[in-house]
Amino acid sequence: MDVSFFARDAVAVAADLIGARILVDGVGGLIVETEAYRRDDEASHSYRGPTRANAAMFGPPGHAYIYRSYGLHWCLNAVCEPGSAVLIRALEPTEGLETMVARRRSGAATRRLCAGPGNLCQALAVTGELDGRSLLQPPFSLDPPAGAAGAACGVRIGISKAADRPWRFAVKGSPYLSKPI
DNA sequence: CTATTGATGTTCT
DNA sequence: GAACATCAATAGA
Repeated sequence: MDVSFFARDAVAVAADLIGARILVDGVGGLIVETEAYRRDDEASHSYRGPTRANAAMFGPPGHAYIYRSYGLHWCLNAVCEPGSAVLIRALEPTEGLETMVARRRSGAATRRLCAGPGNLCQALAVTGELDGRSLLQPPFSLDPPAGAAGAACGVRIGISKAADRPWRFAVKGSPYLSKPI
């Protein structure tokens, strides 16, 4: 996994990230759900140009863009071409299960540990402090998918503008999704 | 299972 | 003041 993987169109990266393994400080799992956001995309934070909070989206590819959602939750993205990124929405937990359970507030079942961007960041202890850091260096680690991943695509979730673009990717039938695809 | 609601930081109008 | 790439708790079918 190197920078050239990310320096492409966000939609292509989102599809190819399904099945990859992401760890933060040795805790994490396999990516089962992503969404792509592009520069010329009304639903994207980069649509209206750089601001203080979204600066990382215009930084180098392969770095993290982390933003606060609804004032309460953190969400993790992988930066692609300038102004575009892939939102990591759900993982299948594989490493550090006990650590994740301890970090999540209310006793969440394993299948819900990392189901949804806010939950995922809570389980992996991802916060704004990691915004702009490289995903290819500690505390992050990222490994390519092992074998054929079989990603299905669908419509993005939880947005009000440009909500009909089929830029959500997920492992069909996985029990670890924030919502079935 | 679905529907509704409250919590709350950053940006924009 | 309003919108928002969300979640958990609650009430009802």
